[in-house]
Amino acid sequence: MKERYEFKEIEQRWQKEWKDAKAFKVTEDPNKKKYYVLEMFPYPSGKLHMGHVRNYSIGDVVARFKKMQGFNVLHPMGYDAFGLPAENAAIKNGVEPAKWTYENMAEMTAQLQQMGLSYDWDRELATCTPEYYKWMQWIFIQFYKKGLAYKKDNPVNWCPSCQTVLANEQVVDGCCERCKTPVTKKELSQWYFKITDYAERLLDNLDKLPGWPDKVKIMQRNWIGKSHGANVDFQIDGTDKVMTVYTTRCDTLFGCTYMVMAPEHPYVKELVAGTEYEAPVLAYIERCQHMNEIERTATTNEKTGEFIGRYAINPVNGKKVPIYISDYVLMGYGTGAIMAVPAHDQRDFDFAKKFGLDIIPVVDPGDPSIDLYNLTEAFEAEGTMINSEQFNGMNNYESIPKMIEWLGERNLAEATINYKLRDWLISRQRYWGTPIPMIYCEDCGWQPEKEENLPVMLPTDVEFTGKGESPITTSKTFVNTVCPCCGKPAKREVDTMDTFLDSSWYFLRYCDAHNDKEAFAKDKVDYWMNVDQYIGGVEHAILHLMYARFFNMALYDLGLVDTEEPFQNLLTQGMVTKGYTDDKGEYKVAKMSKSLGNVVSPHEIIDKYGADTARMFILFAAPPERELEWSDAGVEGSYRFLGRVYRMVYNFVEEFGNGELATTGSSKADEELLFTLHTTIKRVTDDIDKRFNFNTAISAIMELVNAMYKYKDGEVNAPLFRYALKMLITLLAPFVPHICSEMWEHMGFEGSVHDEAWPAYDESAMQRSTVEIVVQINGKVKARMDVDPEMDRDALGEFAMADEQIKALLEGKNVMKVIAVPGKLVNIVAK
RNA sequence: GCCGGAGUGGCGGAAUUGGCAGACGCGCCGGACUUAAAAUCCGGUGGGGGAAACCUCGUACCGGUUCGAGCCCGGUCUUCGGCACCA
Repeated sequence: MKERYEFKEIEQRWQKEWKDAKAFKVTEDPNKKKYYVLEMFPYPSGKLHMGHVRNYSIGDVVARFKKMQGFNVLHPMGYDAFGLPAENAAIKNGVEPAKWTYENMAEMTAQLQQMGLSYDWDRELATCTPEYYKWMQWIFIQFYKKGLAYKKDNPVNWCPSCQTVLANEQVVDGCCERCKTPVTKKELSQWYFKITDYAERLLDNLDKLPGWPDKVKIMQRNWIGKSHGANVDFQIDGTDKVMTVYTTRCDTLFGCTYMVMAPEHPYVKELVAGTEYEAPVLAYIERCQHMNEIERTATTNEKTGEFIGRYAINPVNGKKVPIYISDYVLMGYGTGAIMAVPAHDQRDFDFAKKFGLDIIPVVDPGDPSIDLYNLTEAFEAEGTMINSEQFNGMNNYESIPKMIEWLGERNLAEATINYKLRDWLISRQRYWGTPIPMIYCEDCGWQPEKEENLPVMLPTDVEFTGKGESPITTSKTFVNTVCPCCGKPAKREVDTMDTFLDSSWYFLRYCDAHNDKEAFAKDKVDYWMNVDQYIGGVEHAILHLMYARFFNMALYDLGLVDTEEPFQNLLTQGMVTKGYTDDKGEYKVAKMSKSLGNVVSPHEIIDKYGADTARMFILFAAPPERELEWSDAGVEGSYRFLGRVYRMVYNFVEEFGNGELATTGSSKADEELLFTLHTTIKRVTDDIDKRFNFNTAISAIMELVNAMYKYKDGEVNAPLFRYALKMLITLLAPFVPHICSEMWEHMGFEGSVHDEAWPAYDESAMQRSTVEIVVQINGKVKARMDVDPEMDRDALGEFAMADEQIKALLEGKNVMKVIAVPGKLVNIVAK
């Protein structure tokens, strides 16, 4: 160890040592308690950004800490390597997607290794390798056989720029999640996963995940969107057709004054055929199809629609009400048709006002300021039933089950549950993804490829035009094959899988990353799963985290895994932001991004200060869930702190050399040092283990360092101070592993600090003979005194009252009450 | 519109169960070392008043509960995030 803190030399040396020794390689060990810590694997864009650094720094502290606590820690890393950017690079620069991806992965691996992360690199995986996607295809086939995968013609979300379909989850604000182009609808035959079969379990199990942030659970609950209601049948007048509507508000049935069908509703064309309404209705439908998602769903839009010339009969009172079509009714939810109650639903109210339809109130709010027969807006809350015959006078909410019962007895309705969650559209018209292992035969229909023929390899003889169909269509070798069923010529599916499938089970593959006989050995997965701590950005709260839960549940049902839920505890880290000046010269803070020019690259920080400093700063600047504002001055501070620790070790060894340790002391200063040391151990342990508050753990260590500097000014008990240094290095090791290895070695300690047991704190060293309490008068601090920590309530009160200073302050006042809290304070209430 | 966070010094943030508000770090001020600077070490640092002991105000705003509120309750404002015509 040199006099100066040469971080580059130190970091390179220890990184090489860890790599060569495979220091973090693990195998299943039934005698040891396992701990699986996982950070969301990156897309190999080529460069690490600060969000990655934050994510992996957090994970690395947890992994190293748990290892020191004696757990058998699985901490793997890999790449979510399929995806659009590789393909775009091919279109733009003519680089092969595979080449582009593998080069990026190599670059990122080098950058990850510069951070000193404790990964078991032997388990590294990339989803774009045939070794991985073979098993992806195998899982697809298992799902297919179980009836969880099906092909269907449907209007789908289409991104005109990416030239591919998107899952509902990938449409954000009506635009493509990736390129922000407004999404349009297109009728296509596509593969789906039946995630809706799991809606109820995905919802229920959220209650069994106390280690997940409420925010994420709420977002998933909203996304699943369970609602209780009823399907109610309305006879269409003059036909044998029944129009079934879904409603959560059966209480308002008597207020129904018209009906609305979605423009895509299959009855519509039939009902208008040959009538005077046909032309305008078809024109309206046409217009809707050409609208993109934004135009269609904009709430500010005025309501539009067309009367279809038909009437439905309200089952509760036999009244005839007109049927309209309007785009505010969605085909994909409920039955694609609604009963409209303008008095008690704002959307219906707006529509009724525009089209001059009746508004009949059936729920009385009991508020004289509301003129029921001249409503200015819909009344949607609780009230008393009116205009509803035998239900009049009831509370409207209480009448709902009664109404459903009444209708049920007459076979007109049944209680129904609906979910907003839709089936997962997984086909993509792209090249760089896992080929869907399905074959179409004229005679046998869709058949899965034989398992022994997997993987269905991605062809390399393709052209990248960036237009229309999957580029795989251009392959001369891929499409034509034989039917696995009858052996006749057949054609392969040319679409690939959504890359979210790849990332829905990678955590299982890590348990047995190079198995070429099966996706993963069950005993290995049973040993490691589930993930004890998962860490990643909150942007995956719905997409990835719900898909992965669905996959794990389906695999559980297939008997392939033993746990239903894949992630026991989840930590969603906040964004890394930085200040910048916008066009108008205003100072703002936002997520680091190239377009705003507020990016700091990890590489430049590691180059200037080292990985330990980068890790320390990023963990110290904010608690992990919160947004972290980058500060160059703050980095400087972390660097200074490490220098301070380094010098303390270096100077101590210069002066006292290496030698024996003492865990007890004799002087008052010794005791004080031991007190600080042990309270620090406790604070740091709790902060990492129970709270994930690395920022306060680090500040506690900083306080210890300050206390040690103070101690060094007096008489130094060298064996005791040496012990304190040993503990200090141990506490710091999960945060800043390189410098700690270096200091550990310099002090002549055995082995590696990273194999040390995490220190235990000694309660007795944390006991003090006296404790300072404060004495308040009327809640204001007036005095401090040292007392025996054991002193009870009454004695404490008397002791405080006996104090001369307090007596003087109470002169001429009436003591009303004395509240004493042992070990903390006394509050005297006086007038 | 609905759902969920957050609001504390000049700044990032502490305060773990209702009990000393501002830990720790940054910045700033002063001192030591130095020919000088950097680096380092030591001290100070919420506002107002005071020579000082000390007094007083202070956790977005208004009100409440309590001996005691940054923390609990009611209301308001600001701000960030998610969802959004889901019947």
